[in-house]
Amino acid sequence: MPEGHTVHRQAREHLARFGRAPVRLSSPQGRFAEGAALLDGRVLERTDAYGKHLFLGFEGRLWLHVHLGLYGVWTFGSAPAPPPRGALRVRLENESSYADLRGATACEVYTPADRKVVIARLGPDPLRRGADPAAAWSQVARSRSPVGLLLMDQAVAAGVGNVFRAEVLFRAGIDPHRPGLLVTREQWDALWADLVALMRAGLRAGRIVTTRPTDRDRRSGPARPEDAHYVYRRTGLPCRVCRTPVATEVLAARNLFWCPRCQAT
DNA sequence: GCTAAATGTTGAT
DNA sequence: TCAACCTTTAGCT
Repeated sequence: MPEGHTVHRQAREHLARFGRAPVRLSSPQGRFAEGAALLDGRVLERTDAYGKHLFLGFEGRLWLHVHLGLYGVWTFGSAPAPPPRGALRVRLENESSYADLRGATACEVYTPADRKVVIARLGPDPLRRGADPAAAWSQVARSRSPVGLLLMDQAVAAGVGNVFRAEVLFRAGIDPHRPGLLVTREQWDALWADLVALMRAGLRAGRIVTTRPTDRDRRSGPARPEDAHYVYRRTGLPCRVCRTPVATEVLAARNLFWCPRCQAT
């Protein structure tokens, strides 16, 4: 259940637990048996996240590419690892740690060329240093698609998911239905800066909190889970700013949430 | 205890 | 446009 910040976090955790030493790989489920055998025993040299894609770089210029999709989950723990249960796609192990992967959309061995192909079709990732918002803007500015749709397009901005989409548009006061070409450069620059700030905070905290303390129903301090968002999954509840009921609709098979009053333009 | 829905993407129809 | 992936959680009983 990841957006980009989760995957970046997992890249760091893999490096911390397994980096610079040989790793044992296995695929108890069997679906990744060949790949696990190919990588088993190699040194994990580096880890990397690009948008929602995780890359583990092993010696011999081989990469493990993982995309969690909707259900995928990594479970990290201290050795000894428990006996494998159920559909355990891959397990990484060393003397001190284990990491179990289940339910991923993609889990495969990549060459450097394979990796390049995936990265080439992604837009800038707000969590990566040097990410260029102008590259995203050039696509937004010439598209008639709703900006709410463009933000979910990984070719426009890599790592943004449904929560960040909804929350960043609320904070910018932009109607998700507004065509990309009607979004101003100023609006986009502000939205991008906010994306960077929110996703960095999410990376640090390990969860997405977008509400400002003053807007949290007159409460202060750390956001309780139900106070962490302005509009995401708050259908019908009063907007935290103007009390208008939060609206929802299905757009491109994903739930979209927005405040019709705060996001009227 | 059970059911439905979910922070996503791919590939078939 | 839709099924698949096949886990986790929230909400109900």
